[in-house]
Amino acid sequence: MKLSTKGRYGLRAMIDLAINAKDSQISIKNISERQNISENYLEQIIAILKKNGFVKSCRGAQGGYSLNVETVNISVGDILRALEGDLNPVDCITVNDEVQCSESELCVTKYVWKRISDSINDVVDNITLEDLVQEQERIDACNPSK
Amino acid sequence: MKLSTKGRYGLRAMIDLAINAKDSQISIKNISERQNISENYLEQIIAILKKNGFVKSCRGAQGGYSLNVETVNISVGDILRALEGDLNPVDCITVNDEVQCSESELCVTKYVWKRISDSINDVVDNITLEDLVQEQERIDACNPSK
DNA sequence: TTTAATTCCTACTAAAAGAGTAGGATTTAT
DNA sequence: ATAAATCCTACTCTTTTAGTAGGAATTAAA
Repeated sequence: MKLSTKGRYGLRAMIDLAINAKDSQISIKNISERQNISENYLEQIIAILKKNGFVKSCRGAQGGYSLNVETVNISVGDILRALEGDLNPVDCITVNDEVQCSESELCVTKYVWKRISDSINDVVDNITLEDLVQEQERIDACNPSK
Repeated sequence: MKLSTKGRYGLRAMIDLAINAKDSQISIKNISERQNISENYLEQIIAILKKNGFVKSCRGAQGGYSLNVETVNISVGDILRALEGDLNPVDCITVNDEVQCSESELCVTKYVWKRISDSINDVVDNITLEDLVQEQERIDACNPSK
């Protein structure tokens, strides 16, 4: 029941981009140094974010990445689901569609999984990237060392 | 961000015990046939439940397992945490104790993880085994085939 | 008192997922 | 031209997951 580093690193990368690529662009190297994440690995994570339309890139020297969305228009849920897949605790709950599990008609645990799933999604869909950026900037203001 | 089979099978085993070992005891074989879970594997899962004091056993022929707690006094959260470990989405949040992560002072994502964690635990702590048993018996009543 | 049914215990294993490494191709500002 | 960057994809090492296997100990019933 853990998030992988993809989700964790990816969210940090998005916050980093929001703060440090406000009206320019920043390189992978740049982010990876600040966030202590391997360059190569971060590259793969940002590729996913780009594929989802959350960041844009410029190639070549002095190139880099910046956000492709407004921070108020993207939620933590959008970011985590892009990186982790759905946030359901088990695969047998699909809300509108068919359910995979053959026992589903008779299986009562699915109600538990559904409620967990709903509560997780409710939390992450109600935190925007902007919320985190503001909180981060508040923290940074008190720690001028970094 | 998935539960393992331990948590899923274990919860089903607890429901099965609550329903089928009301005033007797039932064997692993019995449960495993009903629930379609490998006998050997289920044995290991039930060993964990026993170690946590949720089930008791009688050895020897005609032996078996039964619940060691009242269904109203045990929550889904108790069961899942015993089988899966804590239900936090990342390891860097410990509520009262020290936090592992060295960046925690400066890291804003921990607020997200804390909120997810709280919401998951809130859900599972507010569903008792009794709730699931009642729901299951309601379903079974409409499906006399099984 | 033997036998069969059962829990108990622990070691092993195959497959998948997680977390990167590695390195070359392409693009572009200087 | 060159250096700095993204882009792309294959490989690898480690850990976790989901079991399998099999023998020892216990006990009700024949």
